[in-house]
Amino acid sequence: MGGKAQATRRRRMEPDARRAEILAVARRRFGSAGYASVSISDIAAESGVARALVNHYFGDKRQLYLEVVRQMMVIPASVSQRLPRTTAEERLAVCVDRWLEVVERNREMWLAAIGMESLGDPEVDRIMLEADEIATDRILEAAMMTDVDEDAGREKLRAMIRAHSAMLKSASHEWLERGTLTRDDLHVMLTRSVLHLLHTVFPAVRNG
Amino acid sequence: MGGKAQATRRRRMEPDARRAEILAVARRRFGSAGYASVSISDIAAESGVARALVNHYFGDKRQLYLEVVRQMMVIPASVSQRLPRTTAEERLAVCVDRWLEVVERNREMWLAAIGMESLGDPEVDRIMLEADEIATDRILEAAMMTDVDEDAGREKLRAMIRAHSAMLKSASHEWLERGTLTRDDLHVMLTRSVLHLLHTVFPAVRNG
DNA sequence: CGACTTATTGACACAGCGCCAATAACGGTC
DNA sequence: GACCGTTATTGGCGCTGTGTCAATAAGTCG
Repeated sequence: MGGKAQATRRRRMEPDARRAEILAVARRRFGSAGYASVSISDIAAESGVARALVNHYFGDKRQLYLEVVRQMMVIPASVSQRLPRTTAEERLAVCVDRWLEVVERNREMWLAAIGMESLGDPEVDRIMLEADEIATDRILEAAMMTDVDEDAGREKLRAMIRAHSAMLKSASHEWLERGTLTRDDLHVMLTRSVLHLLHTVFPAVRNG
Repeated sequence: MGGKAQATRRRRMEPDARRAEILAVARRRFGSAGYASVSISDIAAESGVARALVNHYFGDKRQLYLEVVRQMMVIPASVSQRLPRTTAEERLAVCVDRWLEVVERNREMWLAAIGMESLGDPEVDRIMLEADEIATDRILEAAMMTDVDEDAGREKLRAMIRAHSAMLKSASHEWLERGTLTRDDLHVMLTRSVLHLLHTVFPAVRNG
Protein backbone atom coordinates (compact mmCIF):
# COMPACT_ATOMS: atom_id res chain seq x y z
CA MET A 1 0.00 0.00 0.00
CA GLY A 2 1.59 3.28 -1.05
CA GLY A 3 -0.99 5.78 0.16
CA LYS A 4 -0.80 7.97 3.20
CA ALA A 5 -3.13 5.90 5.31
CA GLN A 6 -2.36 8.10 8.32
CA ALA A 7 -5.60 9.79 9.33
CA THR A 8 -3.71 12.57 11.06
CA ARG A 9 -5.12 16.02 11.76
CA ARG A 10 -6.02 17.94 8.69
CA ARG A 11 -3.10 20.07 7.51
CA ARG A 12 -3.35 23.29 5.62
CA MET A 13 -0.93 23.74 2.70
CA GLU A 14 -0.05 26.35 0.12
CA PRO A 15 -2.42 25.89 -2.85
CA ASP A 16 0.46 25.39 -5.29
CA ALA A 17 2.05 22.72 -3.13
CA ARG A 18 -1.21 20.86 -2.58
CA ARG A 19 -2.05 21.06 -6.23
CA ALA A 20 1.34 19.66 -7.17
CA GLU A 21 1.01 16.87 -4.64
CA ILE A 22 -2.35 15.76 -5.97
CA LEU A 23 -1.14 16.05 -9.54
CA ALA A 24 1.82 13.80 -8.79
CA VAL A 25 -0.49 11.10 -7.47
CA ALA A 26 -2.83 11.52 -10.44
CA ARG A 27 0.10 11.20 -12.84
CA ARG A 28 1.16 7.91 -11.31
CA ARG A 29 -2.36 6.51 -11.21
CA PHE A 30 -3.39 7.51 -14.73
CA GLY A 31 0.01 6.35 -15.89
CA SER A 32 -0.38 2.80 -14.68
CA ALA A 33 -4.14 2.26 -15.07
CA GLY A 34 -6.77 3.35 -17.57
CA TYR A 35 -8.84 6.51 -17.33
CA ALA A 36 -12.06 4.70 -16.53
CA SER A 37 -10.63 2.50 -13.80
CA VAL A 38 -9.00 5.34 -11.88
CA SER A 39 -11.42 7.16 -9.59
CA ILE A 40 -11.04 10.60 -8.10
CA SER A 41 -11.70 8.96 -4.75
CA ASP A 42 -8.58 6.82 -5.24
CA ILE A 43 -6.43 9.81 -6.04
CA ALA A 44 -7.87 11.81 -3.15
CA ALA A 45 -7.34 8.94 -0.71
CA GLU A 46 -3.74 8.39 -1.77
CA SER A 47 -3.12 12.12 -1.49
CA GLY A 48 -4.52 12.05 2.03
CA VAL A 49 -7.19 14.55 1.10
CA ALA A 50 -10.96 14.78 0.75
CA ARG A 51 -12.33 13.95 -2.67
CA ALA A 52 -13.93 17.36 -3.00
CA LEU A 53 -10.53 19.04 -2.79
CA VAL A 54 -9.44 17.40 -6.02
CA ASN A 55 -12.47 18.86 -7.76
CA HIS A 56 -11.72 22.20 -6.11
CA TYR A 57 -8.24 22.38 -7.63
CA PHE A 58 -8.82 20.77 -11.01
CA GLY A 59 -12.51 21.07 -11.84
CA ASP A 60 -13.85 17.78 -13.13
CA LYS A 61 -12.15 14.49 -13.85
CA ARG A 62 -11.58 15.25 -17.52
CA GLN A 63 -9.67 18.46 -16.73
CA LEU A 64 -7.49 16.65 -14.20
CA TYR A 65 -6.68 14.06 -16.85
CA LEU A 66 -5.88 16.85 -19.30
CA GLU A 67 -3.42 18.31 -16.81
CA VAL A 68 -1.74 14.92 -16.43
CA VAL A 69 -1.45 14.49 -20.19
CA ARG A 70 0.11 17.95 -20.46
CA GLN A 71 2.81 16.99 -17.97
CA MET A 72 3.42 13.61 -19.59
CA MET A 73 3.94 15.14 -22.99
CA VAL A 74 6.76 17.42 -21.96
CA ILE A 75 9.82 16.45 -23.97
CA PRO A 76 13.28 17.23 -22.62
CA ALA A 77 14.95 19.72 -24.92
CA SER A 78 18.39 18.36 -24.17
CA VAL A 79 17.96 15.64 -26.81
CA SER A 80 18.52 17.95 -29.74
CA GLN A 81 20.69 20.64 -28.15
CA ARG A 82 24.35 21.30 -28.95
CA LEU A 83 24.51 18.87 -31.82
CA PRO A 84 27.89 18.55 -33.61
CA ARG A 85 28.24 20.45 -36.89
CA THR A 86 28.66 17.48 -39.15
CA THR A 87 26.47 15.57 -41.61
CA ALA A 88 22.76 15.05 -41.09
CA GLU A 89 23.46 11.35 -40.63
CA GLU A 90 25.72 11.81 -37.66
CA ARG A 91 23.59 14.49 -36.10
CA LEU A 92 20.53 12.25 -36.27
CA ALA A 93 22.51 9.33 -34.88
CA VAL A 94 23.52 11.42 -31.88
CA CYS A 95 20.00 12.66 -31.50
CA VAL A 96 18.53 9.15 -31.51
CA ASP A 97 21.19 7.96 -29.10
CA ARG A 98 20.46 10.69 -26.59
CA TRP A 99 16.78 10.05 -26.93
CA LEU A 100 17.23 6.33 -26.25
CA GLU A 101 19.25 7.26 -23.18
CA VAL A 102 16.49 9.49 -21.84
CA VAL A 103 13.83 6.90 -22.51
CA GLU A 104 15.80 4.11 -20.87
CA ARG A 105 16.29 6.22 -17.75
CA ASN A 106 12.64 7.23 -17.50
CA ARG A 107 11.26 3.91 -18.61
CA GLU A 108 8.07 4.01 -16.54
CA MET A 109 7.41 7.63 -17.38
CA TRP A 110 7.79 7.07 -21.10
CA LEU A 111 5.65 3.94 -21.21
CA ALA A 112 2.95 5.80 -19.37
CA ALA A 113 3.25 8.73 -21.75
CA ILE A 114 2.81 6.69 -24.93
CA GLY A 115 0.02 4.76 -23.25
CA MET A 116 -2.14 7.83 -22.56
CA GLU A 117 -5.62 7.44 -23.98
CA SER A 118 -7.02 10.00 -26.38
CA LEU A 119 -10.58 9.38 -25.14
CA GLY A 120 -11.79 10.88 -28.42
CA ASP A 121 -11.40 14.20 -26.64
CA PRO A 122 -10.33 16.94 -29.08
CA GLU A 123 -8.44 18.76 -26.32
CA VAL A 124 -6.38 15.67 -25.50
CA ASP A 125 -5.71 15.14 -29.19
CA ARG A 126 -4.57 18.73 -29.53
CA ILE A 127 -2.06 18.36 -26.69
CA MET A 128 -0.65 15.15 -28.12
CA LEU A 129 -0.43 16.67 -31.58
CA GLU A 130 1.46 19.65 -30.21
CA ALA A 131 3.98 17.34 -28.57
CA ASP A 132 4.43 15.57 -31.91
CA GLU A 133 4.93 18.91 -33.63
CA ILE A 134 7.71 19.81 -31.23
CA ALA A 135 9.37 16.43 -31.76
CA THR A 136 9.07 16.97 -35.50
CA ASP A 137 10.80 20.34 -35.22
CA ARG A 138 13.66 18.73 -33.35
CA ILE A 139 14.14 16.09 -36.04
CA LEU A 140 14.07 18.58 -38.90
CA GLU A 141 16.50 20.74 -37.01
CA ALA A 142 18.85 17.82 -36.40
CA ALA A 143 18.60 16.78 -40.04
CA MET A 144 19.24 20.33 -41.16
CA MET A 145 16.14 20.32 -43.29
CA THR A 146 14.46 23.36 -41.84
CA ASP A 147 14.80 25.06 -45.20
CA VAL A 148 11.98 23.14 -46.91
CA ASP A 149 9.30 25.75 -47.28
CA GLU A 150 7.25 25.12 -50.33
CA ASP A 151 3.79 25.26 -48.83
CA ALA A 152 2.58 21.76 -49.56
CA GLY A 153 6.01 20.15 -49.37
CA ARG A 154 6.65 21.31 -45.85
CA GLU A 155 3.25 20.05 -44.72
CA LYS A 156 3.77 16.65 -46.28
CA LEU A 157 7.23 16.28 -44.83
CA ARG A 158 5.98 17.11 -41.37
CA ALA A 159 3.07 14.70 -41.71
CA MET A 160 5.44 11.91 -42.68
CA ILE A 161 7.66 12.57 -39.70
CA ARG A 162 4.64 12.55 -37.39
CA ALA A 163 3.71 9.18 -38.84
CA HIS A 164 7.25 8.01 -38.30
CA SER A 165 7.10 9.05 -34.67
CA ALA A 166 4.21 6.63 -34.26
CA MET A 167 6.56 3.88 -35.42
CA LEU A 168 9.09 5.17 -32.93
CA LYS A 169 6.58 4.84 -30.11
CA SER A 170 5.56 1.37 -31.15
CA ALA A 171 9.19 0.28 -31.52
CA SER A 172 10.05 1.55 -28.05
CA HIS A 173 7.10 -0.43 -26.75
CA GLU A 174 8.55 -3.54 -28.38
CA TRP A 175 11.86 -2.76 -26.73
CA LEU A 176 10.83 -1.79 -23.20
CA GLU A 177 7.75 -3.86 -22.62
CA ARG A 178 7.84 -6.84 -24.93
CA GLY A 179 11.59 -7.27 -25.13
CA THR A 180 11.47 -8.21 -28.79
CA LEU A 181 13.97 -5.56 -29.84
CA THR A 182 17.14 -4.31 -28.17
CA ARG A 183 18.28 -0.77 -27.70
CA ASP A 184 20.85 -1.22 -30.45
CA ASP A 185 18.15 -2.53 -32.77
CA LEU A 186 16.14 0.63 -32.18
CA HIS A 187 19.15 2.78 -32.85
CA VAL A 188 19.77 1.20 -36.22
CA MET A 189 16.11 0.99 -37.15
CA LEU A 190 15.16 4.54 -36.21
CA THR A 191 18.22 6.26 -37.60
CA ARG A 192 18.03 4.48 -40.93
CA SER A 193 14.30 4.80 -41.38
CA VAL A 194 14.28 8.52 -40.66
CA LEU A 195 17.06 9.09 -43.16
CA HIS A 196 15.30 6.95 -45.72
CA LEU A 197 12.16 8.94 -45.17
CA LEU A 198 13.88 12.30 -45.53
CA HIS A 199 16.25 11.54 -48.39
CA THR A 200 14.37 8.98 -50.48
CA VAL A 201 10.66 8.87 -49.72
CA PHE A 202 10.10 12.58 -49.36
CA PRO A 203 11.73 13.52 -52.69
CA ALA A 204 9.72 10.78 -54.38
CA VAL A 205 6.48 12.12 -52.92
CA ARG A 206 7.39 15.71 -53.68
CA ASN A 207 7.84 14.93 -57.37
CA GLY A 208 4.85 12.58 -57.53
CA MET B 1 -31.75 11.95 -33.52
CA GLY B 2 -30.84 8.54 -34.90
CA GLY B 3 -32.44 6.26 -32.33
CA LYS B 4 -35.68 4.34 -32.48
CA ALA B 5 -37.63 6.75 -30.34
CA GLN B 6 -40.83 4.81 -31.04
CA ALA B 7 -42.13 3.52 -27.72
CA THR B 8 -44.10 0.78 -29.45
CA ARG B 9 -45.14 -2.47 -27.82
CA ARG B 10 -42.27 -4.59 -26.69
CA ARG B 11 -41.26 -7.03 -29.41
CA ARG B 12 -39.71 -10.41 -28.86
CA MET B 13 -36.79 -11.32 -31.13
CA GLU B 14 -34.46 -14.23 -31.70
CA PRO B 15 -31.51 -13.88 -29.30
CA ASP B 16 -28.97 -13.86 -32.13
CA ALA B 17 -30.81 -11.11 -34.00
CA ARG B 18 -31.25 -8.97 -30.91
CA ARG B 19 -27.65 -9.45 -29.93
CA ALA B 20 -26.49 -8.43 -33.39
CA GLU B 21 -28.74 -5.37 -33.37
CA ILE B 22 -27.39 -4.14 -30.05
CA LEU B 23 -23.83 -4.89 -31.10
CA ALA B 24 -24.27 -2.81 -34.25
CA VAL B 25 -25.37 0.18 -32.21
CA ALA B 26 -22.53 -0.34 -29.73
CA ARG B 27 -20.04 -0.50 -32.59
CA ARG B 28 -21.21 2.82 -33.97
CA ARG B 29 -21.26 4.52 -30.56
CA PHE B 30 -17.89 3.27 -29.34
CA GLY B 31 -16.52 4.04 -32.77
CA SER B 32 -17.40 7.71 -32.69
CA ALA B 33 -17.05 8.50 -28.98
CA GLY B 34 -14.76 7.40 -26.20
CA TYR B 35 -15.36 4.46 -23.88
CA ALA B 36 -16.06 6.60 -20.83
CA SER B 37 -18.52 8.92 -22.56
CA VAL B 38 -20.67 6.15 -24.02
CA SER B 39 -23.18 4.74 -21.55
CA ILE B 40 -24.98 1.44 -21.70
CA SER B 41 -28.16 3.45 -21.30
CA ASP B 42 -27.39 5.28 -24.54
CA ILE B 43 -26.82 2.06 -26.43
CA ALA B 44 -29.94 0.49 -24.96
CA ALA B 45 -32.07 3.53 -25.78
CA GLU B 46 -30.87 3.69 -29.38
CA SER B 47 -31.50 -0.03 -29.72
CA GLY B 48 -35.05 0.48 -28.45
CA VAL B 49 -34.43 -1.86 -25.56
CA ALA B 50 -34.19 -1.83 -21.78
CA ARG B 51 -30.74 -1.24 -20.36
CA ALA B 52 -30.81 -4.54 -18.49
CA LEU B 53 -31.07 -6.45 -21.75
CA VAL B 54 -27.67 -5.22 -22.85
CA ASN B 55 -26.17 -6.62 -19.66
CA HIS B 56 -28.13 -9.82 -20.21
CA TYR B 57 -26.55 -10.41 -23.62
CA PHE B 58 -23.04 -9.12 -23.05
CA GLY B 59 -22.36 -9.18 -19.33
CA ASP B 60 -20.77 -5.96 -18.18
CA LYS B 61 -19.68 -2.89 -20.11
CA ARG B 62 -16.10 -4.06 -20.50
CA GLN B 63 -17.16 -7.30 -22.17
CA LEU B 64 -19.41 -5.43 -24.57
CA TYR B 65 -16.50 -3.18 -25.49
CA LEU B 66 -14.32 -6.26 -25.98
CA GLU B 67 -16.87 -7.65 -28.41
CA VAL B 68 -16.86 -4.38 -30.35
CA VAL B 69 -13.07 -4.33 -30.54
CA ARG B 70 -13.08 -7.92 -31.81
CA GLN B 71 -15.40 -6.96 -34.66
CA MET B 72 -13.43 -3.81 -35.48
CA MET B 73 -10.16 -5.69 -35.74
CA VAL B 74 -11.31 -8.11 -38.41
CA ILE B 75 -9.13 -7.58 -41.44
CA PRO B 76 -10.42 -8.55 -44.87
CA ALA B 77 -8.28 -11.39 -46.22
CA SER B 78 -8.82 -10.26 -49.80
CA VAL B 79 -5.97 -7.75 -49.49
CA SER B 80 -3.22 -10.33 -49.75
CA GLN B 81 -4.96 -13.06 -51.73
CA ARG B 82 -4.08 -14.12 -55.28
CA LEU B 83 -1.02 -11.95 -55.55
CA PRO B 84 0.89 -12.07 -58.87
CA ARG B 85 3.97 -14.27 -58.94
CA THR B 86 6.52 -11.52 -59.51
CA THR B 87 9.04 -9.64 -57.41
CA ALA B 88 8.48 -8.78 -53.78
CA GLU B 89 8.36 -5.13 -54.80
CA GLU B 90 5.43 -5.53 -57.14
CA ARG B 91 3.56 -7.86 -54.83
CA LEU B 92 3.86 -5.40 -51.96
CA ALA B 93 2.80 -2.55 -54.23
CA VAL B 94 -0.35 -4.46 -55.18
CA CYS B 95 -0.95 -5.34 -51.57
CA VAL B 96 -0.67 -1.74 -50.41
CA ASP B 97 -2.90 -0.60 -53.24
CA ARG B 98 -5.67 -3.03 -52.40
CA TRP B 99 -5.38 -2.10 -48.78
CA LEU B 100 -5.71 1.61 -49.55
CA GLU B 101 -8.80 0.77 -51.58
CA VAL B 102 -10.43 -1.09 -48.71
CA VAL B 103 -9.59 1.66 -46.26
CA GLU B 104 -10.92 4.39 -48.53
CA ARG B 105 -14.21 2.53 -48.94
CA ASN B 106 -14.66 1.86 -45.23
CA ARG B 107 -13.29 5.19 -44.11
CA GLU B 108 -15.47 5.55 -41.01
CA MET B 109 -14.97 1.95 -40.01
CA TRP B 110 -11.20 2.15 -40.30
CA LEU B 111 -10.87 5.42 -38.43
CA ALA B 112 -12.96 3.98 -35.64
CA ALA B 113 -10.82 0.84 -35.61
CA ILE B 114 -7.49 2.61 -35.22
CA GLY B 115 -9.08 4.93 -32.66
CA MET B 116 -10.12 2.13 -30.30
CA GLU B 117 -8.75 2.66 -26.79
CA SER B 118 -6.66 0.02 -25.11
CA LEU B 119 -7.89 1.08 -21.66
CA GLY B 120 -4.84 -0.65 -20.23
CA ASP B 121 -6.91 -3.80 -20.42
CA PRO B 122 -4.72 -6.85 -21.17
CA GLU B 123 -7.57 -8.55 -23.01
CA VAL B 124 -8.04 -5.58 -25.34
CA ASP B 125 -4.29 -5.44 -25.90
CA ARG B 126 -4.27 -9.13 -26.73
CA ILE B 127 -6.96 -8.70 -29.37
CA MET B 128 -5.18 -5.75 -30.97
CA LEU B 129 -1.87 -7.59 -30.92
CA GLU B 130 -3.44 -10.60 -32.61
CA ALA B 131 -4.77 -8.37 -35.38
CA ASP B 132 -1.28 -6.94 -35.85
CA GLU B 133 0.15 -10.45 -35.99
CA ILE B 134 -2.22 -11.37 -38.78
CA ALA B 135 -1.34 -8.21 -40.68
CA THR B 136 2.33 -9.04 -40.20
CA ASP B 137 1.81 -12.51 -41.65
CA ARG B 138 0.18 -10.98 -44.70
CA ILE B 139 3.11 -8.65 -45.30
CA LEU B 140 5.72 -11.35 -44.91
CA GLU B 141 3.72 -13.55 -47.24
CA ALA B 142 3.46 -10.80 -49.83
CA ALA B 143 7.17 -10.04 -49.52
CA MET B 144 7.98 -13.73 -49.83
CA MET B 145 10.01 -13.64 -46.66
CA THR B 146 8.24 -16.38 -44.79
CA ASP B 147 11.46 -18.38 -44.85
CA VAL B 148 13.25 -16.37 -42.17
CA ASP B 149 13.32 -18.76 -39.30
CA GLU B 150 16.33 -18.19 -37.15
CA ASP B 151 14.67 -17.90 -33.77
CA ALA B 152 15.69 -14.40 -32.83
CA GLY B 153 15.77 -13.09 -36.37
CA ARG B 154 12.17 -13.99 -37.05
CA GLU B 155 11.06 -12.35 -33.80
CA LYS B 156 12.94 -9.16 -34.54
CA LEU B 157 11.61 -8.96 -38.07
CA ARG B 158 8.05 -9.37 -36.89
CA ALA B 159 8.53 -6.76 -34.18
CA MET B 160 9.81 -4.29 -36.74
CA ILE B 161 6.84 -4.89 -39.00
CA ARG B 162 4.47 -4.40 -36.09
CA ALA B 163 6.18 -1.09 -35.39
CA HIS B 164 5.85 -0.20 -39.04
CA SER B 165 2.13 -0.92 -38.94
CA ALA B 166 1.85 1.77 -36.26
CA MET B 167 3.30 4.20 -38.80
CA LEU B 168 0.81 2.91 -41.29
CA LYS B 169 -2.05 3.70 -38.93
CA SER B 170 -0.75 7.15 -38.18
CA ALA B 171 -0.18 7.87 -41.87
CA SER B 172 -3.73 6.82 -42.73
CA HIS B 173 -4.93 9.16 -40.02
CA GLU B 174 -2.98 11.98 -41.67
CA TRP B 175 -4.61 11.06 -44.97
CA LEU B 176 -8.23 10.47 -43.98
CA GLU B 177 -8.74 12.85 -41.10
CA ARG B 178 -6.17 15.61 -41.37
CA GLY B 179 -5.83 15.70 -45.14
CA THR B 180 -2.08 16.32 -44.95
CA LEU B 181 -1.20 13.38 -47.17
CA THR B 182 -2.87 12.01 -50.29
CA ARG B 183 -3.62 8.44 -51.14
CA ASP B 184 -0.76 8.43 -53.63
CA ASP B 185 1.58 9.78 -50.98
CA LEU B 186 0.66 6.88 -48.74
CA HIS B 187 1.22 4.41 -51.52
CA VAL B 188 4.74 5.64 -52.14
CA MET B 189 5.59 6.08 -48.49
CA LEU B 190 4.31 2.73 -47.26
CA THR B 191 5.64 0.64 -50.11
CA ARG B 192 9.11 2.13 -49.96
CA SER B 193 9.40 2.11 -46.19
CA VAL B 194 8.37 -1.52 -45.89
CA LEU B 195 10.89 -2.55 -48.52
CA HIS B 196 13.58 -0.49 -46.87
CA LEU B 197 12.75 -2.15 -43.57
CA LEU B 198 12.88 -5.66 -45.00
CA HIS B 199 15.87 -5.34 -47.32
CA THR B 200 18.12 -2.83 -45.61
CA VAL B 201 17.25 -2.31 -41.95
CA PHE B 202 16.55 -5.93 -41.08
CA PRO B 203 19.82 -7.29 -42.51
CA ALA B 204 21.69 -4.53 -40.66
CA VAL B 205 20.03 -5.45 -37.38
CA ARG B 206 20.50 -9.16 -37.95
CA ASN B 207 24.25 -8.74 -38.36
CA GLY B 208 24.52 -6.16 -35.55
C1' DC C 1 -6.01 35.83 22.88
C1' DG C 2 -9.82 36.99 19.36
C1' DA C 3 -10.95 37.81 14.43
C1' DC C 4 -10.26 37.11 9.80
C1' DT C 5 -8.92 34.64 5.59
C1' DT C 6 -9.38 30.65 3.01
C1' DA C 7 -7.86 25.75 2.57
C1' DT C 8 -10.45 21.87 3.50
C1' DT C 9 -14.31 19.03 4.40
C1' DG C 10 -19.08 16.53 4.85
C1' DA C 11 -23.29 15.92 2.83
C1' DC C 12 -26.62 16.12 -0.92
C1' DA C 13 -28.49 15.14 -5.50
C1' DC C 14 -27.79 12.71 -9.45
C1' DA C 15 -26.11 9.45 -13.09
C1' DG C 16 -24.39 4.94 -14.53
C1' DC C 17 -23.68 0.15 -13.49
C1' DG C 18 -24.75 -4.89 -12.32
C1' DC C 19 -28.24 -7.92 -10.70
C1' DC C 20 -32.64 -10.32 -9.79
C1' DA C 21 -37.31 -11.37 -9.45
C1' DA C 22 -41.30 -10.30 -12.00
C1' DT C 23 -43.61 -9.70 -16.56
C1' DA C 24 -45.41 -10.65 -20.99
C1' DA C 25 -44.58 -12.07 -25.89
C1' DC C 26 -44.67 -15.99 -28.75
C1' DG C 27 -45.29 -20.92 -30.15
C1' DG C 28 -47.57 -25.12 -29.45
C1' DT C 29 -51.70 -27.87 -27.77
C1' DC C 30 -56.48 -28.93 -27.06
C1' DG D 1 -60.16 -19.33 -29.85
C1' DA D 2 -58.58 -20.20 -25.08
C1' DC D 3 -54.91 -22.23 -22.25
C1' DC D 4 -50.02 -22.92 -21.04
C1' DG D 5 -45.11 -23.31 -20.85
C1' DT D 6 -40.88 -21.25 -22.35
C1' DT D 7 -37.93 -17.50 -22.16
C1' DA D 8 -37.00 -12.82 -24.04
C1' DT D 9 -37.59 -8.70 -21.74
C1' DT D 10 -38.29 -5.39 -18.22
C1' DG D 11 -38.64 -2.41 -13.76
C1' DG D 12 -36.60 -1.58 -9.65
C1' DC D 13 -33.06 -2.14 -5.92
C1' DG D 14 -28.39 -1.30 -4.04
C1' DC D 15 -24.00 0.31 -5.00
C1' DT D 16 -20.22 3.21 -6.67
C1' DG D 17 -18.51 7.48 -8.56
C1' DT D 18 -19.18 12.39 -9.69
C1' DG D 19 -19.87 17.53 -9.08
C1' DT D 20 -21.38 21.16 -6.03
C1' DC D 21 -22.31 23.84 -2.01
C1' DA D 22 -22.53 25.57 2.50
C1' DA D 23 -20.16 24.72 6.66
C1' DT D 24 -15.75 23.95 9.22
C1' DA D 25 -11.31 24.83 11.10
C1' DA D 26 -6.14 25.68 10.25
C1' DG D 27 -3.19 29.17 10.14
C1' DT D 28 -2.07 34.33 10.46
C1' DC D 29 -2.21 38.97 11.92
C1' DG D 30 -3.53 42.66 15.11
